[in-house]
Amino acid sequence: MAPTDPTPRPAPAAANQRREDVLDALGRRIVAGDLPAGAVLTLESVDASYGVSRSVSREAVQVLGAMGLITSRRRVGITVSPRSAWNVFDPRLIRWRLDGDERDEQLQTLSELRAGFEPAAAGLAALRATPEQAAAMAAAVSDMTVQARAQDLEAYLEADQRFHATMLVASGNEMYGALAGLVDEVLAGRTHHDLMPADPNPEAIEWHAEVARAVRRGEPAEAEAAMRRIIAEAADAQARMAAYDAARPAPGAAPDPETEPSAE
Amino acid sequence: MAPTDPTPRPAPAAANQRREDVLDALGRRIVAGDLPAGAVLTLESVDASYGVSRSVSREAVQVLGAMGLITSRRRVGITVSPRSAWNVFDPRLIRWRLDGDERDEQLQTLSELRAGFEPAAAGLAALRATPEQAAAMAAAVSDMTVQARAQDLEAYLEADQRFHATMLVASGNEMYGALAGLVDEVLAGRTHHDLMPADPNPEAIEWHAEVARAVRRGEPAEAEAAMRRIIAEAADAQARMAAYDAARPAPGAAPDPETEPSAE
DNA sequence: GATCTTCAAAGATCAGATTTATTGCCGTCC
DNA sequence: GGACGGCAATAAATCTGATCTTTGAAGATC
Repeated sequence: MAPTDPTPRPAPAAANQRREDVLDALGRRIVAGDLPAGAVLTLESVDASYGVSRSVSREAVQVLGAMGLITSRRRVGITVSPRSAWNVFDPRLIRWRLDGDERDEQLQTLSELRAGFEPAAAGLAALRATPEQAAAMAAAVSDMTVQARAQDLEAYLEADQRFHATMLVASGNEMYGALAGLVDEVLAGRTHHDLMPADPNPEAIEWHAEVARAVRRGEPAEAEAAMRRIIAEAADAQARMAAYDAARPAPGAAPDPETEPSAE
Repeated sequence: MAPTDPTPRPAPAAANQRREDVLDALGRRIVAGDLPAGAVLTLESVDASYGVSRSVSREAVQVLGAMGLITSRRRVGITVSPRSAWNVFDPRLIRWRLDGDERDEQLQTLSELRAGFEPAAAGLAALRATPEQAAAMAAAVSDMTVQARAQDLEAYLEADQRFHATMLVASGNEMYGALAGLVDEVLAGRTHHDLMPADPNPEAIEWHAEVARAVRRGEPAEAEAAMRRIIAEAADAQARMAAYDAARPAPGAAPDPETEPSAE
């Protein structure tokens, strides 16, 4: 984000810089498969190749161990663990995978997960949301409508994310609330991957409104059903857009403005 | 330095003993609320109170930071983070909460979560399970039937856990698969907390069989519906047992055998 | 009273030494 | 020939003391 950012600010969180760097680099290498399961390193090789002291490399390795990416054994070294041992819900790990080659697979995985839990969370929200939360959801829907009309996809995305995050927190279950970041990623991925029509489906927005209404009125079954429709529509729209994109030159590398028809 | 320790074997998994001890102790204190959000410690106080060197306390703190339990800032020290910042999906954190005073709340939270995702996972499993996985699910159901008849709750629990874990892995979505441990805890908590009737509901077992059948035949809607019934029945049975238990002396502390009627 | 400067506290990092558990190897014994 | 037991090398785990860097707050300046 903001690649050409000349921020004079010393960055918001540059606390333990080196450890973070090493952690990030190692984590991404593992996630990318550059260090496959079973690969072995030594602490010495780590601090040598990153030019840091043992303290730093050690702490990075500890955190990777806590995430389940590696195990460390005496006399053997640091062994990369099989994927089945990974804490796939760790936000850092999710980010690494979204930034890497596995982006599409990870988004697919997250979408499927979302399909499972969001309707249930909507049902709970209908039972537990405070009036303020219900109002915030309604406000988010209103913003979605406005931004859809303005064809401002970014602003639409923001409102959409706000809607879902508010709903998840309103479920009163902290674990659903903790999944808000994950839904953010799914929604953002859809928008930024050309898997979203230029003007969002009005029906989809109406269903969001329906969820907000059901939450306000305390009708769990209705909230759940409407959320289920939202998910189904999203999957459907995504499939349609993917088919549409597949029939045209890949927009990934150099999006030639000439080939873009109208929506933008 | 093994003062009065005659242990012949050095324990199966005593890798980084000290770090793990400090991590565990600190984590549990935070989870228990002994160190509330906003509380501040210094590294020095940590290694002083646990009698370890800076390296050890520092690494423990790093891991806690990665879990979102604390943040560390220069000149300030180590600050306990509010619960909203915690990585509530971290297995270690879940275990701490299950072992502490919050056990019931955590189980409730996990149960709600499970209600959301398990039906969806069952649907996916119906689309993706290998014949071996489908067979394993059927075998687990068969074991459940046998153990229910034998009134062996522990063995029943094991088969039940095996059924759900297999189904989650068979969903083909690694994030669902990673939730198997969580479901294990929910099921175990139910059994070990006297929230489970001495002989399991035959209907519940039949629904498990239905899921297994639907998975084998590749019928997602049926699998999902049957799983939904399982969840609903579990919630129902649990509520009934809780009401039943509430009407009798708490079995927690000293289970007086006299007051136990028949089922055991 | 607001801004600037200085200082000290506390983590971050480094570096060297020491301890301890593992593992592969080798020799011995059955 | 294979199993058991001791040996030594190895790499992590831990300790320790020192230095660097950031930053909150007290004090000085206007």
